Amino acid sequence: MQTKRPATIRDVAQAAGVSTATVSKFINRLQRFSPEVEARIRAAVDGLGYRQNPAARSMVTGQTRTVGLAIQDVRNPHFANIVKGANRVALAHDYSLLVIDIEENPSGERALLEALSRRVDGLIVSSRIPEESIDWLAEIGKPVVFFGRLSRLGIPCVRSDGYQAAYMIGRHLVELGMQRIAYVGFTRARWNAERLHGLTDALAEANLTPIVHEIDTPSLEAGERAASAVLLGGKRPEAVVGYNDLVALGLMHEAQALGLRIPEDVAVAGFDDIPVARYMQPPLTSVDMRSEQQGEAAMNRLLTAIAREEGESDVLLEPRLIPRASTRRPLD
Amino acid sequence: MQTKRPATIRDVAQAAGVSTATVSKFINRLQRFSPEVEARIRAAVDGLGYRQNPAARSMVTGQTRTVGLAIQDVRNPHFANIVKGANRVALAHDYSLLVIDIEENPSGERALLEALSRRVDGLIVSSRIPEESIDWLAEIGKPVVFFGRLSRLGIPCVRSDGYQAAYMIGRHLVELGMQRIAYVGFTRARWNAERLHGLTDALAEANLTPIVHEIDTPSLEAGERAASAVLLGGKRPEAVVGYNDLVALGLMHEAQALGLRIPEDVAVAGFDDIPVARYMQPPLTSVDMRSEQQGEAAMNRLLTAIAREEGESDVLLEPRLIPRASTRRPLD
DNA sequence: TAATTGAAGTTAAACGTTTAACGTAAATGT
DNA sequence: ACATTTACGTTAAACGTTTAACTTCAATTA
Repeated sequence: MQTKRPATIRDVAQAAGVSTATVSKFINRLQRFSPEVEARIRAAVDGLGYRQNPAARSMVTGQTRTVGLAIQDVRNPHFANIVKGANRVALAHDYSLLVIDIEENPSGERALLEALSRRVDGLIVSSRIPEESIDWLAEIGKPVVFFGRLSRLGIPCVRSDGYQAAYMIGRHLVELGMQRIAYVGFTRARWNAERLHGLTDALAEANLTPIVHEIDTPSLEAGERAASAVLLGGKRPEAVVGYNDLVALGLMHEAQALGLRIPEDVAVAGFDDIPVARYMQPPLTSVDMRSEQQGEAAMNRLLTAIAREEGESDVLLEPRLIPRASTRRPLD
Repeated sequence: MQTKRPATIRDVAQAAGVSTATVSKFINRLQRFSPEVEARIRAAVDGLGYRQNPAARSMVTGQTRTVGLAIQDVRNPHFANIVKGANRVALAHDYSLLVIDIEENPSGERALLEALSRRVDGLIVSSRIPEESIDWLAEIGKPVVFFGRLSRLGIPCVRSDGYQAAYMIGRHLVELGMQRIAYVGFTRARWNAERLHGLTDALAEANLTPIVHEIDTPSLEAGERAASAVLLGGKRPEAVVGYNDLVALGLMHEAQALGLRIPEDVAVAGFDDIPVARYMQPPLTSVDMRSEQQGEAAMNRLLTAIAREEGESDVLLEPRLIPRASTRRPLD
C-alpha cells in the first residue's frame, strides 16, 4: 500500500541534467529555454510523474493559492449559492476554497478565523460576525472581503441592496391594496435592519406602518413558530413578509396548517428567491438577492486585492422582485 | 497598511532565551519543561503574537491538516448536509475542509482531484465520479473515502442503503393500495440503480411492476419536465416516486399545475428528506438518507485512515421512512 | 574591433518548521 | 559510591521549493 516517495524538483533536475532553478523556472514559465533543455525537462517531469509540492512552494512564496470562505450555514440555500459562485471563480483562477461553516461553533468564530487566516491568501467573511472580531480582521494583514453586511474599517464588501429589495416588496404589496402588513424580521445587527427600513419607507408612502415581529434565527422552524403569534394575535395582517425565504416558507406552512388560504387570507413574501420558492404551493413571491453573483463578485474582489490591484471598495448588487402567486390581489 | 513580518519560532526562541527546538516541542506539547522555561516561552509567544506557519510545518511533517471534499453540487440540500456533517467533525479534529463543487467543471474532475490531492491529507469523494478516475484515486497514496457509491479497489465507502430505502417506499405505497406506481429515476451509474431495484422488489411482492422514466440530472427542473410524460402518457399512475426530493418536488409542482390533486389523484414521494420536504403543500413523503450522518461518518472514517488506524471498510447507514401527506390512502 | 547587451543556465541562500541525536545534571537504583 | 536512568534542553540537519545574484557565451552595436 505504501507508495514510494513522490518525485521532487531535484529528482527532475537530475534526470534532465539541469539545475533545480532551471526546472523551477520552466514549471512556472518564468523564462524561455532552448528546445533541447525544454524537451529533457518535460520528459523528466512526465517520466517521474512530478508534481509541485504546494507546501514547500507556499513557504517560500508566502502564498497559498487558497482562500477562506466563512459562511453562516451551508444548508441555507442562499449561502450554498454563494459557495457555488465563489467556487466557480476560484477554480477559474486556480485557487482552492477553504470553506468553514461558522454555525458549527466549538470555540468561537474568532478562533476559527484565526486558524483559517494562516492557511489562506485572503478571506471572504459572511455577515453575522461579531463587531469585536472585525477589528481583528482589519489587522491580520490579509485581504478580507465581506459579503451581506456593510463595510467597515476599510474592508470592502459585496452585497445586494436590502433596502431596495424590501422597498420593492413593500411597494408591491401596497399596490395590491394590502393595508395591514407584517414583517417577521431578524434585526440582531444593524445592517440586518435595512430590510425593515426599506419596507417601512415603502409603506409610509401609503401612510402605513409594518407590524414587526422579531425572531432569533432566520430558519424554516423560526418562521413556523412565529406564525401563530403574527397571524392570530389581534387583527390578522393581510400580508406578511419574512426575513428570508426560509422564514417565509415556515410562515406559509403554518398559516396553511391554521386553515388560512394563501394569498386570499394572507399573502406571504420573502427574500433570496431560493430555488424551491418557485415550486411551493402557491409559488412564493420573493426578491432575487443575486446570491450566486454575490459569491462571484466577492471572490473576484478578493482576488484583485490579493493581486494588490486596486478594486472598487464596495459592490452593491441590484435585487429583482419576483412576484408569484403567494401575493396576489385578494379579489383576483 | 503593510503589517510587519509575522513572528517566527526563531523570534520566540530568542525572546525566551531558549532554542527553537524547545519552543517547537512546547507548542506541540511533546515534552515537559521546567516552570520557568515554560513561563518564558508563553510570555514570548503572547508578546510576539506568534502563530505557527502551517506551510512550513506541512513541509516537514508531510501533513496538511486539511481534507478535500469533492461533491456534486452544494445547492442540492443533500450535499449541503454532507458538507455540514463533514465540517463538524473536521473542526472537532482541527482539520480544515477544502470543498470543491465538481459540477463547476472547467477541466474535468480528474484534473481537479489531482490538484486537490497535493494539498490535503485525504479525500472524500462523492458518488458520480467516472470509473477511470477511480483507478487513479486508488493509486495516489492518500487515504480516500467514497460516499454514496459502492466501494471499489479497496476504497472504503459510506452510504445509506438505497435498496432498503426504496423498498420501504415501495412497501409503503403498496400498503396504501397503490397499483400503478411510476419511478422517475436517475440510473446513469450502476449504484444509482439500487433504488430502482428496491422499489421493484417491493412491488414484485404484490405482483406489480414500476413504470420507469429516466431523467438525465436529478433536479427540480428535471422533475418538472418529466411530469407531463409520466402523468399524462397512457393510464395515469396512482403514485410516482422521484429519484430524490428535488425531482419529487418538481413532479409535484407540475402535477398541481396540471390540475391534479395530491395525493388524491397522484401520490408523490422522494428520497433524502431535505428540510423543505416537510414544508410543502402537501408535505412530501420521503426517506431520510441520513445525509448529515453520512458526512460525519465519511469524515470520521477518513480521519482514522489518515491516522493509519484500521477502520471498517464500509459503513452502511439505515434510512428511515418519513411518511407524510403526499402519500395517503386515496379514500382517507 | 572592442564594448555592450541579451539569452540561457547555475549557484547558493533563504523560507519556518520539526526531529533525530546528542549533552548535562539531577535523581534513582544497587 | 558508582552505574544507570530520567528529565530537561540543545545542535544541526533536513523538508522541497523559489529567486537574487552570478556566470558564460553568442549576438548586437558603436
